[in-house]
Amino acid sequence: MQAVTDNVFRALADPTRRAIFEHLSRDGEQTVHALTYRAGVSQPAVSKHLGILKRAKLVRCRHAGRETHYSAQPQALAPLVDWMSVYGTFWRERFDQLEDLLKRMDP
Amino acid sequence: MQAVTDNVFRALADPTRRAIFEHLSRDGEQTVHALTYRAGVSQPAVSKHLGILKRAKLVRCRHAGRETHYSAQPQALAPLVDWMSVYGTFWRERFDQLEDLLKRMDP
DNA sequence: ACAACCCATAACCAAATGGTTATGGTTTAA
DNA sequence: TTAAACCATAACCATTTGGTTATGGGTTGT
Repeated sequence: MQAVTDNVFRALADPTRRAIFEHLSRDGEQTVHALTYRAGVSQPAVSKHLGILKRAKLVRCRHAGRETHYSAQPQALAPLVDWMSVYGTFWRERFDQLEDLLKRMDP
Repeated sequence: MQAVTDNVFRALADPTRRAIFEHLSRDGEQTVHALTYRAGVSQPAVSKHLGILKRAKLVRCRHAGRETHYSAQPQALAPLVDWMSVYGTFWRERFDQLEDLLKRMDP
């Protein structure tokens, strides 16, 4: 189970990968082509990044003909939350902001 | 500000570094010597890791004679919380657990 | 049918990373 | 004073990483 946390941390360590995940989170499911268009790196590079994100379960893919559609799996961030909650004195200060956020999300 | 987030993510990507941070968080301020004892790597390796953690502001050091005492700075995890809160559908499910945790911490 | 498109994989490369041993500057202890 | 302890830095090394181009297999459009 420790390996899971490690995969997530490592997957998010790279800024290009974070950007891909952010893009998928904001704009929803995307093809590799669309992701490549924005990524600023080649298509094979994007495919490799997607592979790493997939191993960390941060993304999921759906094949449709010659296209592959990727989408973000934000639940995969749970190990990070769990990890952080252990070293948690900072939570107290952040708690109010978080509560506000949730209210904004679910009014 | 983006560079700050990047530093934190990168610093925590390495398991040895996370272990050092965890140790400091749990057991409080420690000398390099004490950290080396547990780290399973050489003292220079520990010093390098501490340097990276310090750049990310995840640790702070205090010099006392020939010793250097390091301590965790959990507030430095804030950029991670902020980042995650943006991709936040998973928060709702985690929220109750988090609330429980806070109650346990502050009864 | 066939050309073009989408994607993944292979092969390769430079740079970054995480480790080591060696060394030296301070500070403490004998 | 001298030896030992603590730590940081330097120099070096192997491996990993993030990128590239080349290629090929499947799918779609003409």
